[in-house]
Amino acid sequence: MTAAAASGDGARPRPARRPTMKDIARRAGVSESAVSFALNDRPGVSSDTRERVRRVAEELGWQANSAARALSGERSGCAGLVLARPAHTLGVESFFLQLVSGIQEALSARRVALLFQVVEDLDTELAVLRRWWAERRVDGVLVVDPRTEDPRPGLLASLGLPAVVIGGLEADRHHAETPLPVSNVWADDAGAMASVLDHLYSLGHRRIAHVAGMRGLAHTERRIVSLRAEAARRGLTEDEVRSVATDYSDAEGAEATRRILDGPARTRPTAIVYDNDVMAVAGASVAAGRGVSVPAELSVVAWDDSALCRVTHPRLTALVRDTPGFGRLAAQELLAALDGAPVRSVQGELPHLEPRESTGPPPGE
Amino acid sequence: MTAAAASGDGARPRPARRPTMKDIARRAGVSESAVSFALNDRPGVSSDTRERVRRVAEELGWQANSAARALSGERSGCAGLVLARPAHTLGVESFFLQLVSGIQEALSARRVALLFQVVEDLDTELAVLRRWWAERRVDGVLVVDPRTEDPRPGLLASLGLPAVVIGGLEADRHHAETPLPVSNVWADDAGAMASVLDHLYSLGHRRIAHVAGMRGLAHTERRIVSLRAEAARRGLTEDEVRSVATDYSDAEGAEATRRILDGPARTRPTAIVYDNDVMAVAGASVAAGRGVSVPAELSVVAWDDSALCRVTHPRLTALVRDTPGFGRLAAQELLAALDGAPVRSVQGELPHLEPRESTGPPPGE
DNA sequence: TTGTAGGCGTTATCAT
DNA sequence: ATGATAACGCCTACAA
Repeated sequence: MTAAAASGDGARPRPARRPTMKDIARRAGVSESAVSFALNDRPGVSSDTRERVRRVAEELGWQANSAARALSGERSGCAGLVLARPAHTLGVESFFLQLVSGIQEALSARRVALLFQVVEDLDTELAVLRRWWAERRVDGVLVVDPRTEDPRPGLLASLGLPAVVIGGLEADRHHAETPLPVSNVWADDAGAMASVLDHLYSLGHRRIAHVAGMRGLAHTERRIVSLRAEAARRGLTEDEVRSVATDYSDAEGAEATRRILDGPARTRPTAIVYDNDVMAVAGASVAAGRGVSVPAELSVVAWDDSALCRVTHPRLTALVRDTPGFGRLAAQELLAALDGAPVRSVQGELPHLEPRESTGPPPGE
Repeated sequence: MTAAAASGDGARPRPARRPTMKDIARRAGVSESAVSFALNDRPGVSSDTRERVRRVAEELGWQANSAARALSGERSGCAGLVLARPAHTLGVESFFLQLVSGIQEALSARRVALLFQVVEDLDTELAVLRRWWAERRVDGVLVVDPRTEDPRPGLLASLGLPAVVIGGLEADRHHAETPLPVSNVWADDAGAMASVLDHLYSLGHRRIAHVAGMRGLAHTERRIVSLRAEAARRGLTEDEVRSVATDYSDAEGAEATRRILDGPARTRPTAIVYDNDVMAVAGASVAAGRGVSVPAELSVVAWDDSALCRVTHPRLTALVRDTPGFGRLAAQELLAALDGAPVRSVQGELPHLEPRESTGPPPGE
């Protein structure tokens, strides 16, 4: 951060004055309340007046002052989203931005803005949520990266702040005695894992490793459990099919791969399932670096597709899901909650496996 | 989007009531204005009262209602950022999220929230900016992806909405007769391009291709111009060194690479500089697919480093910059502008080239 | 159908 | 040093 070349005259232009309802009322020759009624599509004003008021508002370029509107008991018109991730794991991840783009699509259709904050850890996130609530900054929030023991739903429920957890627990994990604290949209990780195992098993793979994400994240645990269940269903043992946890970074994905490939050849996995695209690419790269050919000697599957999976050689077989669609669904659920819909759990689209060149029969098959 | 398993009792818990200054005043036995003075560090209240008020506020967990504060002439406490990009180019890009994380670091230190919106195109972005202004939703905005003919600075200046353009024109492109409409933080693309060319030229490369980003973006044009200038300085002709524009996607990066490699071997470039990491990886992958060895037959440089460049084989030589730092700088500049600092242009850190295995001497050297 | 008055929670301007 | 009181712009009874 070096030189600072001054420029411009420093004299900030006088801000254009924003018109208020009073201006409209004066100009249209009616009272302020008539303006309010007209502009909010409420009964109690002649269609003639309504039309005139609307025209004047249009001419003046009037927009409701969000602060005034929020103050008088209305909504703030903002939804909140906090992303708690250490900076170094923010790296390459298409997932999040895609999710947000879907969220925005649904929110902006209803003119709801998104307040977005990146923080370092969960405690800070909780503090931000509390503050947003206390400041009345947001009408509701979207919660991402749910954990198995997650303090957020409880907090939000106790604050009475409408919320939707993205990727939380499946409905069937909840029983009557423990009602959902907040709404939830979820992906069928178990079903997805089954399709991955179907693919690998039918190719002939029997020893499969799963390079999972962060321990404690709900979907990580879910995938680990699902993998074990699917393996058991096919008569595979825990020696043959196992998961290792990482922090989702390329570095840990690579390291996990090294350790897996370092094992004795006889018991070494013939396929690896990675919990995100970055780790999958990193893993494939480690294999290439060691002369382990993909897919001849090792099959690779990425959970979540992205450009990444299609620009590598070979292109990676991936579990494709409609991430923007998932975000859209979550945002719609939040909007519904704001409109008073009951707390509920909604299922997103089932991901499907897109076979590419990185998976094939295991060696000797 | 399938089943919707209802759960929970639907009865939303009664929202906890947020304490107001009135509550504090009552409880501390003072007037509301005393509370306001005490809480805002203003003179006109005894240190004794101030202390008591503070304690009560703390006990009650009071936080200023942002709407009320904004309404009474204060700031809204929000900065805005609109990202205008077609959904399909949102893909894998570490740059943006990193930038945002830096921005947040600076903003949240001053308790300023970030209002974030993704839209499809520039016109929609202009509409959003106008609306935010009209609704008094934001105190200022950050502008990304500046263009050569950019309507945003002019609009913002005319609205009197403080703004900082991220990656706009260098100060020296501006002359006294055309003062900057809004503040600007910029990266020295010319200097960076010079270091890239130094590297490649000294390795012996004479035919160099530049797979650039989108036409019309300020930094794209700047890099194209810089490349030509740097080439000319070294006596290279426009036949030898040329740029092709893309939309930044892996698809167009790959396509551009194919066309480059399709040229006659004698005049084919021996090095390619890509304007982002995704295209660089895609390009390297195309080369690998054609049996063109990197770096023996083709050197590859990525503009912007990321995990991506380090997980490929070979790892990609990249132009590293402190993207979060750049975001931090921009946000600080915006905060300064909100405090009344004059419009100015600030330079960010000079990127540096990190040589890795994807660059080497050209064939026959 | 229309206008008037009061409130939302804060800040700021007056008196006291 | 303190306490009324009036803005800020919108919404909403209630009265005309």
